[in-house]
Amino acid sequence: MDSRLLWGTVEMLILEVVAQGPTYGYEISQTVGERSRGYFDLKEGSLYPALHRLEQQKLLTSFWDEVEGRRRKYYKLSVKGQTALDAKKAAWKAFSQGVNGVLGAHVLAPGL
Amino acid sequence: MDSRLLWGTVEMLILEVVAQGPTYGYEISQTVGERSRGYFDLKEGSLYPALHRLEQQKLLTSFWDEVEGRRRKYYKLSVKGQTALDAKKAAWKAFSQGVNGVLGAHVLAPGL
DNA sequence: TTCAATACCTAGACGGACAAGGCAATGGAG
DNA sequence: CTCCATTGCCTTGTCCGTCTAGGTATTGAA
Repeated sequence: MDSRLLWGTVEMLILEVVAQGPTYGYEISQTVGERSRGYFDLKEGSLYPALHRLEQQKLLTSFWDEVEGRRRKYYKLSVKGQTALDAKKAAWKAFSQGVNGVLGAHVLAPGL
Repeated sequence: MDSRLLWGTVEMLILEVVAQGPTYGYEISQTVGERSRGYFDLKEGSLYPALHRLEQQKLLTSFWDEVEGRRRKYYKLSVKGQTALDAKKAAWKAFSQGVNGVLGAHVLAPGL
């Protein structure tokens, strides 16, 4: 896939996954991969910095836990995070509609 | 709009517009704006470097013309450019499907 | 013992979109 | 005539998110 397309969407994808319940980095990347049918392969160099940004912006809160000898940093969506997620989804919708508008609705609309 | 989302799509949008017939920078930005219902506002600092990249990659060919005292650099899609456009559109489709997959089809599918 | 999988992290490189600047011609408002 | 919006092209430098590639550590199976 073209990684350039990813710009600005990684945070939305992460927030969306965390919105379904507390989870941690490694699992997030797995979930994103599965739910996109293998299309996305979130790299650690993108994933962890993004998680740190989101936490710093207080869109996510975190706590450490240990399961079967494995340290995991769990993330939970904050109220502010839910608001941000809603905004990002609205922005994504507007963006994709904008792109499809330029591409010509007749081209993609039927299959989409 | 979130300009980060634009990453990787500007070239596709330009190729698509040029694919409908020879045109020039200023008109391309107008067309993209109109066809996205005002959503996109292609900045010159993005537009012209992108046109130069596309020409350098031989996806576009260009020629100068003058109409009513105004110098215009017209661009035309090459065969290679059409192939690249098709690929970019396929990539966009896969990408947007991937995103929507993560967001959950039930969320966006009805409205889309 | 070795290696895949799990699980976290970081430094540095890369590259495209942006802001802000420049140049030049037209044509209408004042 | 003068000003300025519009048309039309271009470039420099900044910004910042993604990636590559590296590091550490545990578990459990081959």
